[in-house]
Amino acid sequence: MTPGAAMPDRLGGAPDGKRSLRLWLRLLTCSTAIEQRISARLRDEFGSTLPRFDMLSALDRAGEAGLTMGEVSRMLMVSNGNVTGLAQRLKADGLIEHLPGADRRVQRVRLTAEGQTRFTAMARAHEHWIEGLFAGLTDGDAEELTTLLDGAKRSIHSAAHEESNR
Amino acid sequence: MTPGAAMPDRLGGAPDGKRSLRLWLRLLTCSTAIEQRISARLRDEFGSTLPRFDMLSALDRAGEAGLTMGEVSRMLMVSNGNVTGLAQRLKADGLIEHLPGADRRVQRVRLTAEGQTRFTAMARAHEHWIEGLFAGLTDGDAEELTTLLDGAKRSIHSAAHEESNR
DNA sequence: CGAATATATTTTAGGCTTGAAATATGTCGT
DNA sequence: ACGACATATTTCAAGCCTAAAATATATTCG
Repeated sequence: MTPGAAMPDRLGGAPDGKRSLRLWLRLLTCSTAIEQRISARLRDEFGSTLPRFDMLSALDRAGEAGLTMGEVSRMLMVSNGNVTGLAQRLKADGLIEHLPGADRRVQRVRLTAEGQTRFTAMARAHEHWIEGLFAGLTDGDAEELTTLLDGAKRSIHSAAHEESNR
Repeated sequence: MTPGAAMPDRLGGAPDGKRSLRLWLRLLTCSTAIEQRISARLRDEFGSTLPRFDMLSALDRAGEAGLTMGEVSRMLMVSNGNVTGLAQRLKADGLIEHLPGADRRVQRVRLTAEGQTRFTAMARAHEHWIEGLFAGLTDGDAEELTTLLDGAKRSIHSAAHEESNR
């Protein structure tokens, strides 16, 4: 089955270094390109940024009850300190507000009415932009790409987990 | 052929908004996760960063003659100002040096001997890390993912180009 | 109760990144 | 030569991001 049996393929059909590097380069190129496009649009059309949009998006999904700083930090995969600064800027813009809570260690935040309105407009535009960027793909390719990326995600996480147990 | 013919699929089989959004989310999740892993390793094991590594990598490929600031900026897809700062830090570390040139507007830089040594060590480790992160994928899946990402890249660029001609 | 520990967040210092303005140099046409 | 334009880079202000230390509050256990 395996061609070139002279070379031991220790990982049983897993991609080798060069192949992996090429894959990583493609992945990075795509996501950087998309980020730069979306970021420019958000700035030009809404005077906002991707991190702000991401935080508003998390709060939008959370609804009335909002989220704690820690929850936002975990959802956005960024540091706690980062969320602190982001929240301060969004609050200064009047897009989010603090909620009182029993445990005085936790800061719970949610969208204001204006934040909700503004996010909804941005989200609609955002969806169209992304759709446009992938318009050159067939529906089947997009679906397959999503599935393969899911596999990649699992591979990354299991490698990460394995390492922390070393 | 197309099921659910009641809904007009205006883009002829292109992914719709939700599907595209899901794809984008997966793409971003994967590349963020990888970046964070690699970044942590580069910091812990080499006291370096991803942007520094990227710049060294570009200079490594360029060889003796080095690259101008503008060339680095284009290769790394970052702003000119960014490269200026990066170069200053790498020079302070003794990893790169300036080359004299005829046109006094251009700054040409290349790796020092130390920069070359250091980069080679980092690149070797980097390749292993990436290989490890994708080890959970079969070789075939990795290959297919790479191909599909190539298609995605083309789609993104053509959307970008189309927009600038609007 | 009170001390040790755990949890949630903010602060801090430093690096990365951008777009726009400023600077410096080269080139081209007259 | 010289003015106008083009090219290459740096500077600047502001935002994003991180890890580590500091702060504040809650919980647990002796």
